[in-house]
Amino acid sequence: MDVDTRLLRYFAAVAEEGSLTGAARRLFVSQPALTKQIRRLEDDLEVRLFVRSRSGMALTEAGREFASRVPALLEGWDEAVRATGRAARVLRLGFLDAGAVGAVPQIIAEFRRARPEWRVELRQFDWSDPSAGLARGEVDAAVVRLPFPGQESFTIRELFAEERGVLLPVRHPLAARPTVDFHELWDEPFVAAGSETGAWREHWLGAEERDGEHPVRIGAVTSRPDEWLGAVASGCVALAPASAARFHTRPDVVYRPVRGLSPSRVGLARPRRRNGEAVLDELVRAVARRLSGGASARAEVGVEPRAGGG
Amino acid sequence: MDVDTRLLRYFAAVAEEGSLTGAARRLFVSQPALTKQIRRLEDDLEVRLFVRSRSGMALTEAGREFASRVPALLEGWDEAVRATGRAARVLRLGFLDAGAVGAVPQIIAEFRRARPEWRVELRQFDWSDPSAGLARGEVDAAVVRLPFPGQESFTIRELFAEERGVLLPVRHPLAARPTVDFHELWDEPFVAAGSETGAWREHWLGAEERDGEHPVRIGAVTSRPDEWLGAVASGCVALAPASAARFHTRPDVVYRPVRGLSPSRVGLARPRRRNGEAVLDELVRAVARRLSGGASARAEVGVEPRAGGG
DNA sequence: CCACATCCATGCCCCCAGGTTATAGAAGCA
DNA sequence: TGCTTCTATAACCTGGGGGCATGGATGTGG
Repeated sequence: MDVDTRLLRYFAAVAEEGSLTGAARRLFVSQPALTKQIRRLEDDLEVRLFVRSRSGMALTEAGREFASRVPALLEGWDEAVRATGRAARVLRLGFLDAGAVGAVPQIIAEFRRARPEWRVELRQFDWSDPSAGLARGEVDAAVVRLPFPGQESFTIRELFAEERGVLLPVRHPLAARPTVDFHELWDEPFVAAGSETGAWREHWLGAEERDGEHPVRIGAVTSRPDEWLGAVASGCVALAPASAARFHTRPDVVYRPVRGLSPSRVGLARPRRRNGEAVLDELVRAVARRLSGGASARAEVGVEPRAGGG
Repeated sequence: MDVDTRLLRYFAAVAEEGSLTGAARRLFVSQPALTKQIRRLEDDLEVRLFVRSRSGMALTEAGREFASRVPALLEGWDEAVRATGRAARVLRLGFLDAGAVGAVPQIIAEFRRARPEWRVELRQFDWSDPSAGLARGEVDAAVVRLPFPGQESFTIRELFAEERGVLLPVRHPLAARPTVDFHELWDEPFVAAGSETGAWREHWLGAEERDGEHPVRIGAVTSRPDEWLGAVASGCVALAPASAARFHTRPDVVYRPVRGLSPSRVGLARPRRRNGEAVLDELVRAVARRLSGGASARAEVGVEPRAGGG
C-alpha cells in the first residue's frame, strides 16, 4: 500500500484540528479537496479513521493509532531528505520574507568561502510557520525574525535589527504623516498571523508596547504576503519591518515609521544538536565572522532601515 | 517536501537492481516511466542520486545515504498500516493463488467464531513474492505454498497438501494421456518464476524430483497467472497444483496428474514474534482446531484434489 | 419558530502527473 | 559493421486531485 506523505500531513492536520474546514484553511486547500483526500486515505487503508458529526471530525480508535505514528513517519522522511542533502553537500536554508532574505547573500557568500564545495539552497515559507521550516525539519538552518515560538530549541545567532513601522491604507488619515506614534494605532484593526504562531503573532501586533491594557483589534488573519497587503489595502493596518516598504509594495498601501516600537531582530537559527552537521557550525561561524565587521556589513547588504525612525 | 511511498519503492528497486530496465521489469512498469520518476525524485530532492552510464545506474554518495534510509521508512509505513488495521480489528490475510484460497473460507469462518468483532481482509499477491506479502510486511498472515524462501522467519501451520500435476499445451503429445510420469517431462521447456523466488521456483521446476542430473530447461519466466498460462499455451509446460485445473483454465491448456512428484503443501504463515498480535495466535489456534476434524474439513472446503493422482 | 451559521458531502470541470508505446542516441561486443 | 543493451525523449491518454458551487444535516439566536 502506498501513500503520498502529503496525505499524511493532511491527515495530521485534520486530526489536530478536529475539523475538515479548519484543517483545509490551515493547509491552503479547499474543504472538498480535503474531504476527498481523507476519504481516499480511509479507503486505501480500508479502515475508518474519523467519525463525522455536525461538530467536526473525531478520531476513531484506529485513527488514534494511526495519528500516533504519523508524526514519526514524517519526521523520518524529513530527516532522510536532510541527510541526503548533506551527503550531496547541499545546505537548505529557510527564510520567511524578502526583507530577511536581504541578509542571505552575505550568509551564502561567507559560507561558500568556508566550504566551497557546498551548495546553498533557499526555501521560502509562509507565516503559518515563523520558524521558516525549522520546526518541521524541512531545512537545515533558517533566517528568522525573533521572537518566534519554539525558538528555545534552536541555536540562534542574531544578525541585525531593523526598525518596525506600519503599513497603512493610502487613504488612512495617519498616512499623511511622515511618522506615527504607536499609541495612535492602538485602536486600529490589525492584520494578524494565525493563532498557532503565538509569540510571533503577538510581537507583530505590538503586544509588548501596548502598555498593559489596550487589547488589539483583529481586522484580518492571513499567512501570506498577498493577502496581508490586501487586508491593509482594504482598511486594516499591519506592523512591518522597514524592509517591507521595499519588498512589499502596492500603490494603495504606504509604510510609515512608528515611534515606540522595539526593532525587529533577524537571526540565523539552526537545530541545537543534530548529527553530522558540523557544516552548520561552519555556517554560524562564518556569519559571526562577517558580523564582526560591524555596521558596514549591514549597510553593504542593504538591510539598513532607510531612515532613523522619523 | 512530499513523496509517494511508491516512488521510494521505485528508487529502492533501481538502487538494488542497478538498472532502470531491470527495475522496471521487476516493478511491472515501463522503463520510460521509471526514468521519469527517478528523475522527478532527484528534481524534488534537488540532489543527484544516480550516475547514469552505458551499463546502468550507480548510486552517488547522496544516493547511498538515501538508500540506507528508505527501507526503514517503508517498514515504518507498513508497520503503521498494520497497527492501524489491528486497532480497527482488521486482519490482513495474503494469498497467492485461487487454489490456495480454497482454504481461506475455512480459516475465516473459524477465526470469526473465535473473534466475532474482527474483520478479515484478503489480498492477492503475484509470484514475485511467494510469501504473499509477509516478507514485505504488507499482511498480518498469509496462506502460502511450501517451501518458500525465508520461511524460517515465520511461524507456519501446515493446512493440507494437494497433488501436483502439469499444465500442457492441448496439442502436446502427452496431453493425450490421462497421467504422466515426471521423467517424461524432464526435457520439456518449463515456465519458471523469477530467480528471486529461490527454493520456491526450484520446487515448481521439480528440482527435487529430477534424480540428480537432469537440468531444467527454462522456456519462460513469469510472475503472473495470465502470462503463465500464455506461456504454456505457446509451447511450454508448467507444474501446477491440482486446484489450478479449476482456477486457471484456458481452452488450449490442459492439466494432467503427474506420477513421481511430491504434493504441494499449503500452510498458514505469520511473523514469529511481533507485538500486539495475540489475535494471530487465535487465528492459528482456530485453524488447528478445525484441522483436527481431519479429512472431512478438507473435503468440506473443496480443496481436495479431484483425483487421487491417476 | 424561523433564519442563519456551521459543518461535511456531492457534482461538475479543469489540468497535470504518471503511465504507455515508439523511437532515438550512446556504447560495448562479435 | 551490425547487434544488443542501456537510458533519454516524444507524443499521447487517462485518472485523480484540485477548485467552485451547492446540497443536506444540525445546532443556535432573535
